Amino acid sequence: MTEAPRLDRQVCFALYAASRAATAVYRPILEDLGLTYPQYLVMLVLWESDAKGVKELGEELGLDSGTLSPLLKRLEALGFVERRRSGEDERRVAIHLTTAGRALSSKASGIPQHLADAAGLSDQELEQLRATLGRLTEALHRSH
Amino acid sequence: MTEAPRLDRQVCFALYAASRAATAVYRPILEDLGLTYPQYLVMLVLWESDAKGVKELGEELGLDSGTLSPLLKRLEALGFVERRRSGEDERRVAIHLTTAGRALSSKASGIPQHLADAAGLSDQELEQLRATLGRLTEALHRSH
DNA sequence: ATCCGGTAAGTTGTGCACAATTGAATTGTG
DNA sequence: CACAATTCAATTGTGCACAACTTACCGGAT
Repeated sequence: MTEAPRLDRQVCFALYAASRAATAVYRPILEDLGLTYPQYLVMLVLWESDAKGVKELGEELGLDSGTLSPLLKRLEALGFVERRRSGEDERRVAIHLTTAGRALSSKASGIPQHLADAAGLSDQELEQLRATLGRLTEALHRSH
Repeated sequence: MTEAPRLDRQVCFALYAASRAATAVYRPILEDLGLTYPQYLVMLVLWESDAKGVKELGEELGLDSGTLSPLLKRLEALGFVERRRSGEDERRVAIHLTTAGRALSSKASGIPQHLADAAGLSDQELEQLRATLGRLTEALHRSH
């Protein structure tokens, strides 16, 4: 009979733990902006390019409408976005930044540096980590 | 005024995406065992050392009783663990593996190799990734 | 013996993730 | 044109995460 795998050997657990630790560092900072971490990710996408549909947002973030629909409703209730049915294609809902939503971007500009400072890794290590994670994510998606 | 941070530059998003991609690879495999990913992590700890308290489990996994209490109830309903109030300290609830719970470990032994295969990274790269993530998690926890 | 600070587990409430389904709008095909 | 297949967003239901709170119990100090 085979050995049971050990928790401390699992890359998978290391990813899970690191991801939760990172969002825990972001949480108090984002709280000042009134955002949760997934909401912040949505705002990052919109700051780059406004008026995306729910589907396009989902493709960039790897999230589906089951996650995004209620999240976007909350962002709308907070006054950071507006959801408008498209005229040409009534199925589409375009997500537009409000003035308040656009204004938030400058307040958020210093946030990534916080993580970099808290990470205890050099810029090169962080960059290499990001690259490795990117390749890993790609490969994992391809594998099924 | 400062630039808005870009999604594709964020280590934080890379972690978040990779972690979800990894659990997505595990999901169909774990479904065969009847487990979710966090339930599998709890079983990993118990296979190493049975009869832990909720608090000890929480320390190893970085989860609190708010997450673990209902999760452990579900594992008990599945027949994989038993929760027993400790005799000496009535506050403690010791989590014991059942025969079925112990038997599951051999079925689970091949699972980590699945991720390694799907990862598209060499063993060295995976090992280095695990080490970097470990240091990162440590540093992030220390930072607050 | 009794209080009291501390501790263990559980509960409540909010917000993701994700599977599965629904309903409306659009597109492709005969 | 008709209509089946597809697409988009929303909804429903389950199971985490995590903060805040509650309840029960312990152990020490008077």
